[in-house]
Amino acid sequence: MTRYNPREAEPKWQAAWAEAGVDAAADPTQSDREKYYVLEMFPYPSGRIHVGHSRNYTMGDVVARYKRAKGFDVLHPMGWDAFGLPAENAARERGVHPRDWTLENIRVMRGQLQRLGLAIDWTREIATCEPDYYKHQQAIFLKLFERGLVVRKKAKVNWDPVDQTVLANEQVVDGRGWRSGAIVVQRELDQWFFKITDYADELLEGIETLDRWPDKVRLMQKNWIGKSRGARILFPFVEKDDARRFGCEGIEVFTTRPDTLFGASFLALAPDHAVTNALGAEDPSVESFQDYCRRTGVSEEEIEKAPKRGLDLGVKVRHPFDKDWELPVWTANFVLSTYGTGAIFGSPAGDQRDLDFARKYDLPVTPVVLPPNADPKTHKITDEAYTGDGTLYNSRFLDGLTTAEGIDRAIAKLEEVGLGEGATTYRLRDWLVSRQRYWGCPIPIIHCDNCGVVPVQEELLPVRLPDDVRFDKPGNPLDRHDGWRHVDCPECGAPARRETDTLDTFVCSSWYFLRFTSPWREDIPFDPEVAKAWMPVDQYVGGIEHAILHLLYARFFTRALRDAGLIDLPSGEPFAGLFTQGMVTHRTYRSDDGRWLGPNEVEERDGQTVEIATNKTVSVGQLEKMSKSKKNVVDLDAFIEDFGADAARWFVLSDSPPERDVEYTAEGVDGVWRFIQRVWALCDGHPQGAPSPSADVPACDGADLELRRTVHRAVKDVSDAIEGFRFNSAVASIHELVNEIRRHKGEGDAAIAARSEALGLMARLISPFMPHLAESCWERIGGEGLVATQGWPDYDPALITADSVTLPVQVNGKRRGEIVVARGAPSDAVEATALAEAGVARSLEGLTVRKVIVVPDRIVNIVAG
RNA sequence: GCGGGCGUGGCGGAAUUGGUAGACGCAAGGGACUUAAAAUCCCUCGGCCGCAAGGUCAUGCCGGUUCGAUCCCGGCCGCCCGCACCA
Repeated sequence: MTRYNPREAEPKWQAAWAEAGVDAAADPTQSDREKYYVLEMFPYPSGRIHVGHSRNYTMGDVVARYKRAKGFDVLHPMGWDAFGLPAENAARERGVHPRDWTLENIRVMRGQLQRLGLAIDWTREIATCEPDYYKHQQAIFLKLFERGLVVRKKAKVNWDPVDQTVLANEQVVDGRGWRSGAIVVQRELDQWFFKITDYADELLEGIETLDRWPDKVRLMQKNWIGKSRGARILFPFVEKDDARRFGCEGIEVFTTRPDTLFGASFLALAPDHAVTNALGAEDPSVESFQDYCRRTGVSEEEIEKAPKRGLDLGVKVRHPFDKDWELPVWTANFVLSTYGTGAIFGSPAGDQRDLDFARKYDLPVTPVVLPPNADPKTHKITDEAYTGDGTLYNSRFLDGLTTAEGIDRAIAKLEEVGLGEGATTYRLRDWLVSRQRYWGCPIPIIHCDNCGVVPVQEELLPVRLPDDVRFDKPGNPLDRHDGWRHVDCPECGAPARRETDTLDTFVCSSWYFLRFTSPWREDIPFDPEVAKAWMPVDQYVGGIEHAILHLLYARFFTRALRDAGLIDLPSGEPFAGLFTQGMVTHRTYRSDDGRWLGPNEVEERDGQTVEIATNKTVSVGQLEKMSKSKKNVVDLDAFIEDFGADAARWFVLSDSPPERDVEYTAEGVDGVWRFIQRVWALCDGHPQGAPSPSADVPACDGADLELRRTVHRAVKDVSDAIEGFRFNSAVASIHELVNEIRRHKGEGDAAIAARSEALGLMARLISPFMPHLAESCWERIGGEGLVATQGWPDYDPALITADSVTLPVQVNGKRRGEIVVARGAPSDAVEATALAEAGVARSLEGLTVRKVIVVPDRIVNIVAG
């Protein structure tokens, strides 16, 4: 009897799989088998992989191996989301070039993933920072530019004046740059945008077709797009002069409730609305109000708590339905310039914010919507607005209409008088893709004083990132790299400048799944025929943190590429199935002086947790997602060294449902180790010369037949669990199977044959989860070839349905006994057996049976009183 | 504030169309083997009553529908997530 040694077995089987080429994907255009594309969100090469990261890849791998065994042509590739800020931070902090840092991380992480035994087709590996990837991205950019989907417009950015760089929102902490600590200012820059809003409706409608996505993610996308229907209304200026002053005829507002127009009491503009800005330039009090709003605009918490504030701008507009009705125009801190038209009309009775504002500044409140069953004479609005539906009143020609009718009627009237129209707005904004950074895909554009914005000719792609850059000064090194920046204009030949912005890394991840289908094509981003055959991704696996942006951008990209004729994908949907997995969490430890401590820096002593180095007690903190910053990570290599890849794979799938977090515990790992050894011991103890696990089992009965039933039942349960992404249930079923096999004794031929079959099926059921152990078991019990090349086992339906069933018998809903009857036995016979059962008869003493419910093959319930 | 989700033993969780609540794992306790330990194996393991057979309560709380509710409906409490002054 030997112990199972993963350190020997795992490299051996990984070499055997490589030798047999089992992980290479077939060419789907040359195959008549069904395809299955399974993909995990590709990682950012941040350094090393820990056990937490491995959960996502293991889930994808289980699916890949299962589908492969089921006879699908499986595509299961891996790559690297290799551009991004951490590489530049490393460059600044440690003087290492972003490319070297990134490539080294990739090398390390690739090795880690390979040691995990993932069934990945490594010949398709891509890294987005390589010119042979971003070259195609630049070509795609130009294609979208040609089609008018790329535009340049001004946008506000967070500017760090010390680092001279643009900051992402999460890099602004309490109004200050996260690195420099300088106060961040808002700056307007010319920026590149993708016109994702052109696809707002299609992206919204497409959500309905994504029936294999979590409802939660679909809802989040829906809210993000935020479509709302209503009307755009022009309130003309009272003073003719104002039209000239502000360069427009009046104030345009967006509303979802044009039916409440007769309740209007004021207009409110965003503090940075064009008209507010114009007034701010001449009126110091307006300017100081704008300053106030800008200041509170920095911290979210303050915005939350900020009371409604406004300022009367002294401008007057006319009501669209009554030219003698004048309304004051205010500016208010709760109006967003980025939504709708940046202006609202306040109808205080029907909107809480408007009401708060009106009460504060003593503006009129006219109720116009009468709630159902309310009396118009007594209905009053005090501190609470009525936002529901009802009947319109105090509203002239709208009186008596319902809310819905009123909206239609008001819009019709607005159109009639030429002061408005039905309109739809979206919360979704265009996708800002400019980043004032070095380590990203260069935007293939040249700025010429004569010709303006000129695209780089396609044959000159890629526009390569220069390697000779320095990070010793703040700002974007590309801006200072004159040799790279200065080029001749492709159109007129005059001296011109390259665009120094690089693309948001979300662009890279918006089409990588297409590149995987034919990564060797140098001339085009991907082969349209091959991409058509593989797409869409059948199962995408990743974190919930990408529920909105990444998935929405990718959905936009596939539509844009489809419309540009690059891919034949009528639905435009890249991911047919999506699964969002939970994290691996681990306890956190902190020393007295606030240092985070790793799990191997502390130990338990007499019920206390102490730091090994100092012998001081440490405080045991919350469960947190494994992360480097909290030091609660368990490195994958160290884990594999101790317990093997299979243990890591099995652990992260055990116990918790895949969509929920799972807690890493040393005890749990010990349990996995014991289980692996038990499985191995079962196989190792199997007699040499026993029948092959694939041989037919002779007729058997008793315990042997029971074993066969159990095993075939397990085949069904595990298959169903994998199909349903319930890996924790699959793990439980395999545990039960192993327990049953262990209980089975008997040395006769039938017993040994039944055990051969059981162990063989066990190995195959285990193989998607613990592929190395499965191969070792399979080899030991005399299986032919590799488990990796076996088909998925079928169960014998006759074996999973027993001839007799055990039925619980309830009396008045309480279980009082159980009976064994033939499967499908007639109800009256079942009833008679149930009534005769001793325990049942006892509890029926003194009662009259009123009714007997027999649910065939499930339960009997006797109603008695 | 709006939207969504979740509450089951000491713990993670099963129970997939309303039909035996607590599968499986972890922890804990007891025992076997051993000079001892480790490893391994066996047994117990929701609460209460009971020597036991068995009874009884129990899936956050209150109520409803049903022969029967962890599951469906209404109300409440708690926790988590997303968006956040969206006109």
